[in-house]
Amino acid sequence: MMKYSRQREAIKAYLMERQDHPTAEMVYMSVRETNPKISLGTVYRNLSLLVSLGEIQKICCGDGVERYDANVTPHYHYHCTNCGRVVDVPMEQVSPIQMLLGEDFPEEVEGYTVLFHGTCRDCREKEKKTG
Amino acid sequence: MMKYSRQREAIKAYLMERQDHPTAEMVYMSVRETNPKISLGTVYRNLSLLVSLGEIQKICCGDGVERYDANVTPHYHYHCTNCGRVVDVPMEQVSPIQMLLGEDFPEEVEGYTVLFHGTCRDCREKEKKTG
DNA sequence: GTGTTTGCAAACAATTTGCAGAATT
DNA sequence: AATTCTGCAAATTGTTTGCAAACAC
Repeated sequence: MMKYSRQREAIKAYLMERQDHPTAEMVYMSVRETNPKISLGTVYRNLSLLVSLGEIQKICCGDGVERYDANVTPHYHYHCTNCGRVVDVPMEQVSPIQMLLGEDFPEEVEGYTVLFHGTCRDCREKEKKTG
Repeated sequence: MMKYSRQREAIKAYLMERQDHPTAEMVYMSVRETNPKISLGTVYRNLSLLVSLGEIQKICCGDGVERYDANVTPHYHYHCTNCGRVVDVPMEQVSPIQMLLGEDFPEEVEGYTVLFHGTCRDCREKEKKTG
């Protein structure tokens, strides 16, 4: 049986108030402000617990760091390959993506992740200035 | 200017003959059979070089290991969250996925990755037998 | 000959784990 | 009291890097 934990609540609360998609390190840094004794190990342990409970979602963009998202309703992400930022992509409430699956595909799909990528506006602006 | 390398050719050839999506370790193990002195560092160096040349693609499924795919034409993947296998998902040649982007989304999309997940048939069969 | 690539080993970064003590039920 | 959770530190894993020698041009 799962017991209450102040640390886990703080982690969950922090993720729920964020619009961006913090890494474990960012969660650690922030939660530590109100909870100075928390350890990085505890952050990781609780993040994976919350993921397996389905309360949060783990986002992987292939840059070597996992990000976490308290929004588990179906939505996509846009990853700037220049600055690393990950933002939400607005989409219709019910996605037509299942239609993309060929009818001959035999596996049971429990979910999916979609990650758009490119260089974001801010980065383009900066590059224009720098030359 | 880029120079020829026997090791790089072997890595590329191996990836091109595979239908699955090998990890760096798997590439290393296999290329070593014909090329016993190759080092894992060289494998990694060439894999990222090939990725940045756009000759192969890196697939990240959030299980801590990167996979590589010589098929760079747009297609999706199915990841069995039980056995870790990654297989191709057949799809129409030209994908309607760009339509999913809200028209108000301001960023320039250079590409995207889609990863379906679930527990594959084989794993379900095995679980049924085990109880 | 010059510049790129390699093998090797050490370094690194992100995440996981073992354990004794603290907190929750 | 029993069990889960924590902090700490060490361990592990996947990947990157520095360097001298080997190779391609």
